[in-house]
Amino acid sequence: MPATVHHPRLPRTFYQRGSVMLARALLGQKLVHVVDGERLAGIIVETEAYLGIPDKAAHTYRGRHTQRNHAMWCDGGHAYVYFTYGMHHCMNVVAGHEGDPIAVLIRALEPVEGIDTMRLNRTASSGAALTTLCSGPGKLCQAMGITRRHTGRDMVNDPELFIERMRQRPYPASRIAVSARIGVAYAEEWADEPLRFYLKDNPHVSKR
DNA sequence: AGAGTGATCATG
DNA sequence: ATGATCACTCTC
Repeated sequence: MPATVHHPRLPRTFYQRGSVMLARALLGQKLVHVVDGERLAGIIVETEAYLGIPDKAAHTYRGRHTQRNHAMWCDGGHAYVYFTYGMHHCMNVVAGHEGDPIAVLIRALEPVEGIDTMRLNRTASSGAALTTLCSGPGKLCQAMGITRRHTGRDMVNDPELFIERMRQRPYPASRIAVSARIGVAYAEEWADEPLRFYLKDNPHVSKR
């Protein structure tokens, strides 16, 4: 019985760039969470870039540095996971370098490994269909078992939470759709910036 | 379209 | 200490 061949983990340098470039480059890569020895994994199909200190939609707007958002100030490749609306977790991948609080929100996955477990993790009936199992930032965290306890993990060497390289080059721009970010209407002129990226025609993105 | 849910944050 | 807010989801 040959061991399953896994793809290589993304190195530090992959993450150490601007959040718009990282948001595009993460599309098509595989997010993995190992739970009790089982791999739960999905292909990233939707992301949003958060631009840090000048960005009115970002948790680090005006240089805010709090207990909650501390991970955003760490080096690229760390996870920033926060809890919101009293119910949901959202996961970000920190971009850039230590001291520059920018990040990419993971908004949707195409489930590929551990799908039965992911279904058990999801409470709502909407999680039954494959295309709505991970089609939103809160849904994918619930399905993958990602919570606040993962915030600050360094995905370059964490044994449980990491991202594997599935493509050497980012998708060409012709394959990526761009829109305003979701749920940031409060952010005034930043609400309409084209900072959401998703794979065209992919059925697993949010806002079906 | 509205409810649910509680950590988080800025005020005072 | 307190009150408003929230990078959401589900069901109506």
